[in-house]
Amino acid sequence: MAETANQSAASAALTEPDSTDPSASDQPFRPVGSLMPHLELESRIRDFWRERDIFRRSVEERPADDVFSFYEGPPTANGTPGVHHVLSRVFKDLFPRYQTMRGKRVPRKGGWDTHGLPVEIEVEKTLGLDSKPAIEEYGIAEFNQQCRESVMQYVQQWEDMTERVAFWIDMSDAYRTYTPEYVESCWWIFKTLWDADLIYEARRTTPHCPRCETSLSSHELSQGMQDGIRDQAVTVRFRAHNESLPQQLRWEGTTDFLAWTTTPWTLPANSGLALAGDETYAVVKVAQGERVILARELLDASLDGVVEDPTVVALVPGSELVGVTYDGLYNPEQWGVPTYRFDGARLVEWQDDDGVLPARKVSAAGFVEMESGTGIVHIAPAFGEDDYLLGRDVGLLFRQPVDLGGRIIGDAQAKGAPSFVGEWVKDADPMIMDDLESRGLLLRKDIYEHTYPYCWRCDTPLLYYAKPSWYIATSQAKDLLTRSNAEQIHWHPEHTGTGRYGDWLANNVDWAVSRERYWGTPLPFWRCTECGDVSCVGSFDELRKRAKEFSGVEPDLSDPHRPYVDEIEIACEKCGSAARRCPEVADAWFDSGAMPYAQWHYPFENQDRFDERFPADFICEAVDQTRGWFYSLHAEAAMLHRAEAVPEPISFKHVISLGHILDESGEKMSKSKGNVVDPWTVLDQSGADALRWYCYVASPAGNPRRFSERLVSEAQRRFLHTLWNTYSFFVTYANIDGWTPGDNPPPPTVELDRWILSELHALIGRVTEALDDYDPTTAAREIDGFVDSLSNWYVRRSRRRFWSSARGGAATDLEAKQSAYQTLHEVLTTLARLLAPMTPYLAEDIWRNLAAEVDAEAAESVHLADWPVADASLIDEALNRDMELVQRVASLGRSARSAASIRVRQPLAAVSVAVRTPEDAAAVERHRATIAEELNVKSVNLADAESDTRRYTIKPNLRVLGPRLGPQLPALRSALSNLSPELASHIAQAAESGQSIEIEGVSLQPSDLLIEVDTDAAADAASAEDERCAVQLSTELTAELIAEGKAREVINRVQGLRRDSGLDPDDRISLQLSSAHGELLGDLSEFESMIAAETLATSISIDGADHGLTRHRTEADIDGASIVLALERA
RNA sequence: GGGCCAUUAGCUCAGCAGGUUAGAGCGCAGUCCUGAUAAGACUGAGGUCCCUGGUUCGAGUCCAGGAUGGCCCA
Repeated sequence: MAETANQSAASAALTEPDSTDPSASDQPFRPVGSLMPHLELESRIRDFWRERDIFRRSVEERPADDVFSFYEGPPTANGTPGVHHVLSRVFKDLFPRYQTMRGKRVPRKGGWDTHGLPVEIEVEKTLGLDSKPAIEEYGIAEFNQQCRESVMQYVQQWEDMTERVAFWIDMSDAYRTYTPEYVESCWWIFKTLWDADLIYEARRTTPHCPRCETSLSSHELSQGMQDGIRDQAVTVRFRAHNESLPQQLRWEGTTDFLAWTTTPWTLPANSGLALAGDETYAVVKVAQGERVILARELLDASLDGVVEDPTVVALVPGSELVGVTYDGLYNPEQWGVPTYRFDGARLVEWQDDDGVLPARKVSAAGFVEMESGTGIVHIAPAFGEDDYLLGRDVGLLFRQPVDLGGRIIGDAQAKGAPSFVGEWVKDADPMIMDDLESRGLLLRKDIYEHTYPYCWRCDTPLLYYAKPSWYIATSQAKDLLTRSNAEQIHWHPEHTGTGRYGDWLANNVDWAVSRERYWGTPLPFWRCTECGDVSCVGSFDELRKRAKEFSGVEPDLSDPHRPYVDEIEIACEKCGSAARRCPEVADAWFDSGAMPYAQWHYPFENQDRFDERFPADFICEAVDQTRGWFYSLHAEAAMLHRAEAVPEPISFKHVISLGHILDESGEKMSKSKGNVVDPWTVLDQSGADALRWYCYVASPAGNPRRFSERLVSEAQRRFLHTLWNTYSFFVTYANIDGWTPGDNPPPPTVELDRWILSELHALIGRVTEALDDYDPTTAAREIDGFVDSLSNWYVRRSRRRFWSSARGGAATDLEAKQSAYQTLHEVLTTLARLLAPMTPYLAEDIWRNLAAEVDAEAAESVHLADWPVADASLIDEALNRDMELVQRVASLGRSARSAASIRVRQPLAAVSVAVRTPEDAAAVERHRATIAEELNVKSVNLADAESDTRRYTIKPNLRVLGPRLGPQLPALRSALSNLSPELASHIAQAAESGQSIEIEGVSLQPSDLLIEVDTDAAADAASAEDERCAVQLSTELTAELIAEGKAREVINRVQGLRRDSGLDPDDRISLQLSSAHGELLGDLSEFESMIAAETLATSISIDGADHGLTRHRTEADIDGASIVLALERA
């Protein structure tokens, strides 16, 4: 370990030429240059973590019985990682690190998502395959083998990125969803749900390509949408049953419903009509003895040009037509097309002995629109999502007279069989139209232009087609899903859980879990070839047992994928015949939701691990996983819980749902737009810590965020660099002094030290609270503000104490100097721990250098250290407030100086500060020296309460008076704003002494008023004020002040010369100031000792002569007088 | 078409139990300061707090409607 440290020091020195004397071996700390060398630092720290096995130890050194459980949402490694992946990994990493430091054991098992259509599509492209038949011809075995290889193609890049951004996760033990163990656990889930009667087969409407004979995903669908497609649209007549019409519409003639469709081939499948219940429908006489019904709104558009002189006979709300029955245009059961009825979501074939087929009927449906058509929609449940769901909900018949190849099915020879039986649907369209026209059932034909989907591969028009599909009955557990979400899952941001996700759960529909594909978890359902009974297999053992007598070979389940598993036949439980596997595979989302169990091969192995880590305490992914992984995880847990197989209906307790990354102009990043930011560029440019810090600090996790290299480097400059320089400052001076942290040092006596520690402990409290609330943005912003105060107030105000040794300071300064070192060291090592979960590299470097390598007691790594605890006894709120006042006074004083155009190096005689409270007055008194130094003034006074220069503004305290006075308030406000100065002063003084005042008939207590104080600028004074205090700066200059101003100018020039000459801060010099201007020389002589002290001059000459110091010299102009400065190292 | 979120300075974002003069950082202009700082300080320019109504003594903040953008789902 000592070797490691030395090597680090040496390598740091090599890349840090400006480090202070790195060769000195007696320096307590490794030298730190003023620039943060992020690339060198990261690789050095990574080496350290690897060599010392810090990640593993950070897990194992925490108690095994106090686990914080994290689940990794598995990425797919068949693409390269982008900056959005970096974002989620960075947030995933933070909380495990934090909880580790809080004392929890946080095992982090990695994982890879490996199945699914995107993988198949990649391979199809590579192999030049373009359809399912092509894949089957190529061979499923080889195809799946290609998928298996393709899916891990970019693993190395993912692992590199993961390590680079310091996402600590165990990749060596990562689960992969394609392994036999993982698949078997999935089978266990299916079996468990199956036994609880929560899985069923039903139809699902999907876009189907009749040439490829496959469904298309929504993603494929959108690739093949074509605009401007011209199709035949027909308006057809469905004859209503007169006796089923409302009483007032019954008559002796015919009444037809008009419906409109662009797909005539679906008309034989008609089993209902839908209309809008809240629209008005017109009954129109179109000819002698003929009436038609259609939406009033669409009457003209539908009848113009085909009906002369239509007469509206009656108007009727759509709702009154619900339940009317009518005749179909075709009766496909006559030519051998099977008829089904809905039994809930299932379809049951209509048997002859079920009796007479019920008549088709009219229903109301929400999807009926008044945009086009007749306001009455023809319903064919086999060929449309809306149609299917309506059919299911109101109990229509189901007929599917078209096969998967797109041909009209049936026995063409059967009595009543139409001529288009056996035709391809698009060819059948004109035949159907002709047939209807000849039967007088076609009202009109039009050409209709619309957008229609085509197969992206073969350009065949797609059919919406209801296909058999396997479902998980999640809607039966809707209450459980909703309730457990509301009560047990904590969403960050909260609105995603209550809004987007909660609303969606409330409308939960059953999960269609099967896919007619190849590379996926095979569904463990076997259907009997004889009796059709289906049984579910829950383990490989069960399969082996049941397969033996039917499979020709011993089942080999070392690869449980297709096509091998398809070859295994098992014995039917009902009839004993051979059952074959249903060919579908599982939706890849099912795999991802199975990870709490399947990553452990639960329940076949690892029961204890599962128990200890279920449910997860924390998960984190981007918001698009709301209906993806977040849902699949929750749904499977809830369903398993319902089946009494797991203890909780949830599988995670806290979830951060991250907003998407947008580019700098707010557009989504996508390859096609070419606006993708490469993470490696950012990492090389600004470093992992800068990228991480930006992610946390820029905007809350749930917000979409604009991202650019520029914004990251700004975060680096502003925060990391400021902290780094504070760290560098500390190390530089501690090394000069040889200061080392002592054991049990006394508490600091210097007020500035007490203040920064007070702020530090308040900070610890706020950061802890924010992280406990899964709010890294607040935590980061708190730290950011603290570091700013640390650098720009604490360190700046403390500089002289750190310098004192370099200047051979008096013994009395030693205690103050020790206190400063002690305090800054404490602050930096505490900050390192607070930052460890966020910027792990920088935090580690600070910790190693300032703690681990100098203190045998300190944890070897900051990631093995404990989270700091806020010590309430160190938090002094009054002191924090006082210091804030001092900072205000300094700021206002500088503002006044600026207004008066007097530079800060020119000393002034006095500043007068006006405050309102005794506490603030005391604070000013106590910090006189600080204020004097900040403002470069000789004295600091409190404005005299009796003096004329105090002016008061009295305002009502609206928060108090608003509720009490209400409408009376405006009058009071105007009265107070118009007070005479004398009266205001009188009221202010009365209020300060606690008396109540009566104004406008209202009795006011001091607490009802806000009193602001101001000072009138006297002659020779400049002033500035805010709501808490006012300062007035005397601008009168005496000869003495002017002389000192000149001396300070000279000091400033000498310091510049020292720097330019390459002297070290603690080098002593001989100094020579020579000028022809006697007055200047006289002024400077008065301040000779001050000049010598400030510039570390051990000898000084101030006169007209040149003493031959030639090493370093320059000429300067001081208030119009030229002077030569010369110095050399003493 | 439905749901969720956002809209505040040129850019990135705060502000929200409703309260008096709306802030920060970056960028820009000027001045100053500086032996840790590639930093910092002070000042300035830059705002219809998306729009329209409403509630209220008082609205960037609450309510209703709308617009635009993002995401999810039809």
